[in-house]
Amino acid sequence: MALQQITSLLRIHHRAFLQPSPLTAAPIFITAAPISITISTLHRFFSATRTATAPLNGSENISLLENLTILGVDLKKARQRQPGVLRKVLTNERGLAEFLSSKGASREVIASIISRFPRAITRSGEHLEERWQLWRSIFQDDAEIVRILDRSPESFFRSSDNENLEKNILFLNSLGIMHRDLPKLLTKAPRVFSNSLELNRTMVELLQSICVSLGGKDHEAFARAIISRNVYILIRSTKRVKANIEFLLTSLKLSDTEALSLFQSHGADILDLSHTSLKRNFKNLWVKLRSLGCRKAEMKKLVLNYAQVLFVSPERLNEKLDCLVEGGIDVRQIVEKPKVLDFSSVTLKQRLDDLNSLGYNFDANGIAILDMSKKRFDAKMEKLREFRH
DNA sequence: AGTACCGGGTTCTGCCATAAGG
DNA sequence: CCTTATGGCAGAACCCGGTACT
Repeated sequence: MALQQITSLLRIHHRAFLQPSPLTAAPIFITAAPISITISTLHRFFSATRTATAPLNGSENISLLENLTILGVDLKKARQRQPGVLRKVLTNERGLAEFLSSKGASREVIASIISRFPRAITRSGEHLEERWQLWRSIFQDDAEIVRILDRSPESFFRSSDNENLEKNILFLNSLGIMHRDLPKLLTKAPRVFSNSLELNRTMVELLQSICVSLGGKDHEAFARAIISRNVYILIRSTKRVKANIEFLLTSLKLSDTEALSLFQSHGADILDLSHTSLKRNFKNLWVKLRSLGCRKAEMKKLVLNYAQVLFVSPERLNEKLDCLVEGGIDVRQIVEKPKVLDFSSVTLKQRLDDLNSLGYNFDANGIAILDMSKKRFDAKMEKLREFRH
């Protein structure tokens, strides 16, 4: 496999190096020259100065602090986050900075990364190169990875287990999550790749077992569908996902068929709602619908047609429903065409006012006009006005 | 031409608790 | 004991347009 070839090449080319924090303030960003040259140069330099600093017991390493300051790191933030790192004798802040710089990260980005996840400076050059290449086996270019690190340094640096990362990639591949979905997964939920293989496997097995218990035919396709629809599912706890599924099954009295189709389509998204939010939103929706004259069957229909409704907070949802009902829409029409609830109450109000001023007949024409894109809605309004004159 | 259906885009991290390791 | 690694949590919408169908 290509992955393994890359990995072994790297082992040949790069030695691990951890430097003692030096005294001098030599320029940090000497150059973006090939990293191997820079590494060996620095290695010789630091070997010569190795005995220079010996931090006192339990206190912070002064020369390390100096180095970090030169790099522009926010020491207060770093200290608050991972105080132990600042006491270490052997760290690789310069190697890390040069490494990231060679991948195209700016000085500001590097400083921000270290400030937010100080432990990054404990990783050796060899380790970094290896991990980077594993990520590169999924992305086409370095820039994409830099963007993710800038967004979430922890995702890349929290685990030092490259072997586990490699196993995760192979595992996800083996599930049939292929070339298009893997980058999506790593971009949107990078933490998935730092999870232990076991944790990911447990979630996948949970999903598969749910499929089996619902009498599904293809449990692998089921899990795949949920993951590719909801890339965040693998960073949720099985406790949460299980609780949400059980809650939906019992509170809606879903048949096996209904449940299977709900969970692997738009219902996949609501599985990672916090359990209390899901219950709260569910309860609020039920109370509200009942006040508008709906029965359980209509509630169920609404959720099956548009599970995202459970994502909306009680406040917003009630606002939208009130707005529609006040605008002359029958709640039963909403149950049939729940997509209108996608739109903000401000937009809905505006559209209802526009349409009502033209005497638009919702009973005869339905409410589909409300959930058009702005462009389409405006074109439609134009036609209606013309027709009227 | 108009409509219905469907899926896509945005960015979901940063903090805390606890287990594991030394 | 301290540090590191890992798991878990809260928070919670809105809009656009391709395409198949009629």
